[in-house]
Amino acid sequence: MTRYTAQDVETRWQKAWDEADVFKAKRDESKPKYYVLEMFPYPSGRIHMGHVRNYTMGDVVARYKMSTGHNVLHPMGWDAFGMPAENAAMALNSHPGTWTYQNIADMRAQMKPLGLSIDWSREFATCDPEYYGQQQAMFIDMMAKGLAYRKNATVNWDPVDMTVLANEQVENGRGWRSGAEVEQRELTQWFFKISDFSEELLSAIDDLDNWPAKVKLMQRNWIGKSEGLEFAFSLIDAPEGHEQVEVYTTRPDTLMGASFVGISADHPLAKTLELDNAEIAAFCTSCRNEATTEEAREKAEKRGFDTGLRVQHPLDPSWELPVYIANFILMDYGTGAVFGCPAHDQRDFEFATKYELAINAVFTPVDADLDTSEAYVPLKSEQVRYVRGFAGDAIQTGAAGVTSAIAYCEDKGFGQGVTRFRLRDWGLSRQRYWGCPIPVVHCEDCGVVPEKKENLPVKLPQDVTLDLPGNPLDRHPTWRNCACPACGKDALRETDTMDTFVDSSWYYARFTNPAAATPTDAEDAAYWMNVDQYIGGIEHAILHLLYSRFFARAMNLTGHLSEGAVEPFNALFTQGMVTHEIYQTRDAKGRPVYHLPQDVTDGKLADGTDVEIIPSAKMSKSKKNVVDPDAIISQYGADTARWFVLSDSPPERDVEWSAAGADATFKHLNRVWRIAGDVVEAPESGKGDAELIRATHKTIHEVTQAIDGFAFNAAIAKLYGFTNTLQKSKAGAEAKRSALAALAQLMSPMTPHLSEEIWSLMGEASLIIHAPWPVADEAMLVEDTVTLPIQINGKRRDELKVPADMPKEEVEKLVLANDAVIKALNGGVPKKLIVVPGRIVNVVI
RNA sequence: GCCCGCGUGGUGGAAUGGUAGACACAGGGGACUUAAAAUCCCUAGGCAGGAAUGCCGUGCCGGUUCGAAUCCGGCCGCGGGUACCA
Repeated sequence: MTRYTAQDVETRWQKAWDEADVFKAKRDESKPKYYVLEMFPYPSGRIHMGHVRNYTMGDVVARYKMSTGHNVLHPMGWDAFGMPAENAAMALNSHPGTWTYQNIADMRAQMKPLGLSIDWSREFATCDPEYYGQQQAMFIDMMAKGLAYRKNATVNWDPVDMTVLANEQVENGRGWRSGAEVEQRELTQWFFKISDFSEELLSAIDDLDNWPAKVKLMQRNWIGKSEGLEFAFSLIDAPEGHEQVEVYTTRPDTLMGASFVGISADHPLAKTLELDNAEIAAFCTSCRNEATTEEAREKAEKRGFDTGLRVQHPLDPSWELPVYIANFILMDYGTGAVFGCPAHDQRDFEFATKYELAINAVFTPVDADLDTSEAYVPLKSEQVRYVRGFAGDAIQTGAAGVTSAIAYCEDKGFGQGVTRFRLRDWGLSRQRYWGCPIPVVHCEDCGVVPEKKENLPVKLPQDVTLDLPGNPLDRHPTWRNCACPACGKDALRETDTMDTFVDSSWYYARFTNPAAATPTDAEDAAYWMNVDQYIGGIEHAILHLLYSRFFARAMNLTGHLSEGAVEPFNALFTQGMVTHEIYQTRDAKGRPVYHLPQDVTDGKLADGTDVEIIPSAKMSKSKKNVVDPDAIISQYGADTARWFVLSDSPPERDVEWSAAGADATFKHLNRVWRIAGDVVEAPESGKGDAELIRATHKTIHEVTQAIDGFAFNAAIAKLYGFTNTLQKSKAGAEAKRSALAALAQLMSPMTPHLSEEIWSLMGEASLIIHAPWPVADEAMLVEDTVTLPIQINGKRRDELKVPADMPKEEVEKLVLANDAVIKALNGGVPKKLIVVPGRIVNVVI
């Protein structure tokens, strides 16, 4: 028996798979197809343990499905556009493409030794002109269908770097590089009309049976369907054109509790008022320059400015309410104006307290007094007592109150019930170089004109420098100048590029034929779509997945995907993140500098500098809290790394990275290898064949179930148990050989190389990857006797071994004859005797 | 702030209404060895006890149930998302 040398074994089998071309996916109508996809990586430079975990999970599924007779597609590519490449290019004084393609080469080289069952012939990067050119073709088709349009939106503007900043590049209202105070600037930008699909994207969630409930819930909440009332307040002494202020409310039942009207700083009325009121102008400017992220806005102090204007209350024209401009009201949502009801909204309560506005309760708890120290905000499904209601019963649920109020207002003719969604249109314009150019041209005569499809791709120019502020496309000497596709006159190219979420919204469809001359090939897409199992991080639960669902619909409308593929992912699994502590020091200017875990020992750098330890977060290159798998792979081999990342934690849970135990995994695989050698040389006959055969079938059953249910850690625990059983078994050669064959096969999705090696050691000529998955004999799974725990008042006191099919009455007799029970009863009768057949007995005294 | 999760021995975790701690790591003890490595065996939630055994125990507080880690309500802590990180 030779020693187990992982590197030798793994190289050999990877070569054998390559030579047999086993992972190349071809259309084959004779087998059911199965498309496994893991979310493709951003090529940050090095793979980390989070990648290994993610791709190993996908590989287990892919290999398992191959063994169960499926024709599997398991591709890989690179989400290759994005900001980090521009940052790296600036830092290294090179080109984002150079950095990106080098990273791809490095990461591919790190992934290949893992022995993943990937069809590398389909690999592409989203920054390949062949890919983004097809994306541009779809953009043009979407424009034609009215799915892409332009409108104004604000961006974070760094006045020193003269550039647009991403939200993560804004720290405490300042640019991360320049430290300058960030301004909000309004630009004309491209949008996708995802809001046309709000209802459809919401209702279709109901049919996503194999998606995690939490993801579906998050998407439902994000889309945020609400029923409410839209109506207008009449403005007293209104500036011309502003006689009415339209508001939207989801709580029209609280109308009698209104104490002010709030409008956004971007509301037309505010914009008119600021023209001749410097104070209002200053206030609006300060609101507009507040951070735009939802989080920052919600946490920011609520501020308002009394315009001095008043509106009439619609239910009582003599009642006047003040109009405030407020920093917490968004122009993008609803009408950009609301009425405040401080008694039943915490934010309005704080606002009213601050500006000394009335707080009038509309309803109280049904049988308790109202606590007036805070807003009373019961669930809409809860019954309340209306003390200032105007429609419906005095005691009704909030929901009923809303319905009655809408009906009343519609009847009186001053408002109408409307359905609204929180979901906003998808702004896809980016004022950056390293992204897919938006393929349109601006012509003085023709306006905004799409590029001709035969001129695609509109390629990014290579001769750019990123050392100057702003978008290099804007200042490129020749790239911007072009001929108008419509009239041929001199015109200018659009310099905005697309959000990288666009790139990742359709890559799954491109994998079905990455060489097609159109975005998709109809036959290939029809054969391979949908993705049968999609696997990726929970951090993509909303944006990426929602955008992909939208995009598949848009592709259907533009003829690039069939009706059946509008929900592209049949099943979704969200794996947890691999987290690690973050090690930070600060540079001379006080800005954070991050350090790799491998460079930190006992809280110090090699030169003795103390590092600040920030609690664990998901591994990310930008925080440098990443652990490179190379050390484990070179020390123990890919099978150890694969088994190890799957073994100890449930796949959906986050794991704090620790290498403790990798050594033990390697020992275990060595043990399996030794057992394999012993089994092959085992004597012909022995003792306990029946037990081993039974254990083999039980393990086949349990491991198969665990893999089907994504419980890879549980599958591995069962395999440990079975390995122990096999090692201790004194059974004869035949039983042992079939046990070993099952072990090798059941392990093969996790440790494919070792399994192939054992398979060949056993004299099998074909590859284990081609062997059909073992099937358990149902008859072997039935247990003859069961052990029933006996509980007395819910506490376990004894146990009872009985035939599995013993009738309840017989069990009851045995229980009453049990010593512990007799002792506890002390001559009395039990109050209750609960027998759950096959599970448990509980005697209540 | 809001939305969604998670919390079990020294550690990773198992059990999703029915014997809490499977399987593994680290630890302790032993066998083999001149010795070490490797391997194998035993042990192992806490407290009390020589043991049998008893009591306590799944972040905290309360509830539902014959029975709760699991279901419900409230709190605490941690993580993800929050529309320009990907």
